[in-house]
Amino acid sequence: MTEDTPKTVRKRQARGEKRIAELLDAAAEVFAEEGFKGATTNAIAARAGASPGTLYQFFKNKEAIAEALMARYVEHLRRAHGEAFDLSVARLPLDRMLDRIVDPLIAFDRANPGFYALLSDPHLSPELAGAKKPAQKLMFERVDAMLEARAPGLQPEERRLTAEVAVHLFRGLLPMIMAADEAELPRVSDETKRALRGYLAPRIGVEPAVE
Amino acid sequence: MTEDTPKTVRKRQARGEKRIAELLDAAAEVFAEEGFKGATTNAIAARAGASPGTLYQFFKNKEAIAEALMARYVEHLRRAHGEAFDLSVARLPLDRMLDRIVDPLIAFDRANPGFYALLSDPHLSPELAGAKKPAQKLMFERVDAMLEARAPGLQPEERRLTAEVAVHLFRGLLPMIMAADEAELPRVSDETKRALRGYLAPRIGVEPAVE
DNA sequence: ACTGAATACGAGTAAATGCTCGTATTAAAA
DNA sequence: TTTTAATACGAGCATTTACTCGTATTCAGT
Repeated sequence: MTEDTPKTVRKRQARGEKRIAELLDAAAEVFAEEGFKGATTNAIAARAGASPGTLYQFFKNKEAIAEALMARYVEHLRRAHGEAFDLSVARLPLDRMLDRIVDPLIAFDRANPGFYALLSDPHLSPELAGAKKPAQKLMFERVDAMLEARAPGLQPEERRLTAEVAVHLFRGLLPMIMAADEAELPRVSDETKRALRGYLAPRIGVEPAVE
Repeated sequence: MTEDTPKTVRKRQARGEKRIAELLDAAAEVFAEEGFKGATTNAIAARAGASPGTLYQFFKNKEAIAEALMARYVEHLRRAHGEAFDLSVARLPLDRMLDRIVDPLIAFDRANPGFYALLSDPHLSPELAGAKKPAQKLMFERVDAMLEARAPGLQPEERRLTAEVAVHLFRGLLPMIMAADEAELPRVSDETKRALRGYLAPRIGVEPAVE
């Protein structure tokens, strides 16, 4: 209600939104280095080249920072991998399908260590846990849809479990993926696909279902 | 030097060691609930029914508590799964081998949530990271030795990587394993073995090597 | 040039936390 | 019984942290 769209007060936010982006960038780094609990609002502000007061002008509290950061990540994820999870890849042989899905995921996670830090932190407040749910849900639903397109005969319940396990398997290897340097990455990436293939092949087959 | 072995000063430690055990039990619970950063020394002392001063009589600081706790866990692990990793199981068919190894590991992790909390916490100080290394090393070496007994032909380098990935795969499923209630556990346990089998079978075969 | 709202600051506050210290209690040794 | 070292206490100190507030600066619209 009273949702005005004033002609004025538009360029105003330009500065502010840039500051917000800077603060989120800083928060991503600090969260990645220190974890959520270990991160300090003052440290985040300092890294963004801002003062604590500025930070609290845009974010109600520390949790709000993490929530906004997660929201931004989800947005990125949705865009960056809308095509990675295009259902057309479900018709590729399993090996190629995994190439098409896993490579972008690895690239995204390595490019966004803050995302990994927040997502893998098991000790978040209920609100924060709620904030990271959309990201998990997004991933899970994409995998589930992929499995359905790939193996229509699979029971929904079994498919659900398979998708969840597959996501966890990938996440289990994330520490290795994140720690690997550029030279080791191909091997780690390869092992990731091997593991997923080994788990998935008995359930969805190596070749796509005929239609 | 002057390392005396006094006849006296022996029963003295009885009280103390009991207190230490109580404090470590309390620390395990608090770490499991709050993580390392979130845990409070006062909370640990309170849960142990002791005062902060008492805690600091036995532990130099918060890190020392976590280190001692990890050391105790490693000790437990070593004992509890010395037999789980007995190399004779390397001669079993892969399915049975995984049963023999995975079930005790799941039981241990579920019985010791504090262990999982510390081990999976990615944001520990260097000292703490060093303290959890022995646990990781223990697990890794056991898996590596098992692989060697099982598939002597495997290249050491490939074996090393396989062991590391297998450990990470298991750890990736730990969140599901820990979250599952008693009724869901069999399915989760089953999926864990499926995943490991799928990954390992191409490398070490379904049947043990003949000698 | 002027205005006023959005933006930015950073010292300051209250609360929490890791840790210390002086003292009291226990119990084994003499 | 006396001694004495180990054990236990808990108030309190020093530091850190999340967050506030009064003020200063920027800048679009006039």
